[in-house]
Amino acid sequence: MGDKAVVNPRHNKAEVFARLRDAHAREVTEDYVEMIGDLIAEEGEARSVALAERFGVTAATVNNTIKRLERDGFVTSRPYRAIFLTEKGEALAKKCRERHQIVYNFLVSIGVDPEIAEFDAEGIEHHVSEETLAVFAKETGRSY
Amino acid sequence: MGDKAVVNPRHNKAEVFARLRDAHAREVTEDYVEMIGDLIAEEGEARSVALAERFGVTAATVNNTIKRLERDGFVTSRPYRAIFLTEKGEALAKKCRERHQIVYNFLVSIGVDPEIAEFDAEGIEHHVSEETLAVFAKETGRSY
DNA sequence: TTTTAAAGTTAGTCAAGGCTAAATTGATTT
DNA sequence: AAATCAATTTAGCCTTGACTAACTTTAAAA
Repeated sequence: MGDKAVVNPRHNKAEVFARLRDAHAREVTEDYVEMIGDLIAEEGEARSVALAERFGVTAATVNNTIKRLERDGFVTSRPYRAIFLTEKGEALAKKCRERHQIVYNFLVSIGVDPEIAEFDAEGIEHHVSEETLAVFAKETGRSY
Repeated sequence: MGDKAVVNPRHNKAEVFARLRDAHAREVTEDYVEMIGDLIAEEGEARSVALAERFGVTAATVNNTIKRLERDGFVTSRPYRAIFLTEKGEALAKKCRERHQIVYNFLVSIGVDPEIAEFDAEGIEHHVSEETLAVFAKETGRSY
């Protein structure tokens, strides 16, 4: 008994990497719904030309991605018309926006330059667990 | 004059996303060289069966990736033999290991559970700028 | 109202990174 | 030495996410 093999933490990380691959698959989706939400808030509607410009990709790429988002139930769209978030998409966008903000605020609070924080937050936000996010939120604004 | 348009920081983020896409392209490479380094240190050599097991992918996938790493000058390998890091690969592995450690130590130091920190570090390490990494290193171990 | 420019779509290509199934090689046993 | 088994490789397929080029639609200007 008790010999459940005390595994070196650097071993059997397969799960970690599997979850990392899952996170990857969600990143583009999250970035898109977040951006679509921003566009609707700022400009009243989300057009693919604006998405293409903000992401720095071609209109064709946006088109592909929107089709996938539609297939997965995050947005609705009709040919040659603007793109809308479904409830599901809206909920995800909200969650992403909050997460982004927490990460950004935390980075700034520990002394990272705001511009760099903005940049790093974009990469980090998709890889932060709820637990770590909670710690970030708690630590933000502390006097160090 | 002066009307260089004060751009809302949420606009023209194309660069941010372009760099994000670049980071992506490097992630698998970084994870592989790091793991190959670990395997050589722990077991004397890196075999693809061990890589497959630790990443939780098939041997065929490892094979593909190793070919790409070889093409890009990070590893050398001969059919049916172990995999070795080139100097370039070794240098990258060292850098990744250090970065990983800094992120991990920082997360633990602010109160994240070690197991969760290990997990999150794996995702975060590829998205942390040098600047933020420096702040992490500086902040680690502070008394809060 | 017709023309034209901008926006959106479609078709075809490519690389990365997954997979399965089948073939091959190397190493161990018998 | 032959058989067997584990490791590796190969071939073929899939999805994502990028591209270009060509085409269509919508909206605005003439």
